[in-house]
Amino acid sequence: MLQTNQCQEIKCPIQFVVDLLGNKWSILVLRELFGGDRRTYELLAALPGISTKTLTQRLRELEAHGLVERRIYAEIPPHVEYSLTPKGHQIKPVMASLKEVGTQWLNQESCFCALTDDR
Amino acid sequence: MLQTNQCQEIKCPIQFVVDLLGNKWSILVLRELFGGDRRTYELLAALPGISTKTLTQRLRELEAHGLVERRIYAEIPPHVEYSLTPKGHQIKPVMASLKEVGTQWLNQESCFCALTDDR
DNA sequence: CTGCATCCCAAAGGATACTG
DNA sequence: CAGTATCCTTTGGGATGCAG
Repeated sequence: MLQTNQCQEIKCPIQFVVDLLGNKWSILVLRELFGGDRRTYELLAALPGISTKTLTQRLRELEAHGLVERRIYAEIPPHVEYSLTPKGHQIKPVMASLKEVGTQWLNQESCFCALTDDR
Repeated sequence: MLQTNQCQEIKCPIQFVVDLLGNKWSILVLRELFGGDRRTYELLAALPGISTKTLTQRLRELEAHGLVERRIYAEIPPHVEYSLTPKGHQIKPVMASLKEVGTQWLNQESCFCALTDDR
C-alpha cells in the first residue's frame, strides 16, 4: 500500500487544494468568513440550501486543516464563532481571482443563458 | 418559479465558478491543457484514476461553456485534440494562485500528515 | 443556539464492454 | 483512437429529530 504519506509528497499542489476545497460548499464558507467572524446560524443564513450537517462537516474539515478556528463561548445558550486563521487567509488570492474570472464570465454569458444553460 | 435567468444575475461570481469547476476533475483537466493541446488518450494518461466517461463529461461541459475547444481530424483511427479557448485562458490567475497556495500548504503540513490526515 | 445521529436520496464517478 | 452505454459503488448532502 505504501500510503504512508512521507514528507516527499508526489502530489501536485493544485490537486492538493482541489481535493480539499473542490466541493459544493468549502469555498463559499471561506468566502463568508472573509467577511468577518461568523456564528453558526449566520453561516446557515448566508448559505441558502446548506444543511446543519454539511456545514458542520465542512467546518470540521477546514478546522482540521488549520484554515478555520472555532471559538466557543461558555454561555447559555451556546455561542460559537468561526474565523479564518492566518493559514486560511492565504487563499485570499484564490478568492480574488475566482471573483474576477467569475465576474467576467457572468458578463459574457448571462445574456444567452436561456439558450445555453444546461445545469 | 422565476428561474428564467434574466440578465440581472443575483448570483455570486465566486459561486458561479465553483458550480462549474468545483468537482473532482475539471480544474485538473484545464491544468493539463495549460500545458498545450492534448489528445484524449494523453489526458487519460495524465489524469490517473479518471474514467473515459468522466473525462468526456467534463470536456463536454467545458466545451459547452466555451472554455475548451474540440478539434477533430478526419483520420483513421480517430484523432481528436482539445485546447483552451481564450475564455479558458482567463482562469490562468486562478490556476496560478491555486498552485501558489497549494505549494505553501504542502510545505506547511506535509510533515505531520500521519497525525492529522483524516481523508 | 449548536450540533450530533439517523435515514434517505441523488449525483458523481469508476469499471467494463462495445461500436465506429 | 475516441466515445457511448450499462451497471454499480461511493459520496455528498438534505431533512428531521433530539440532546446539551
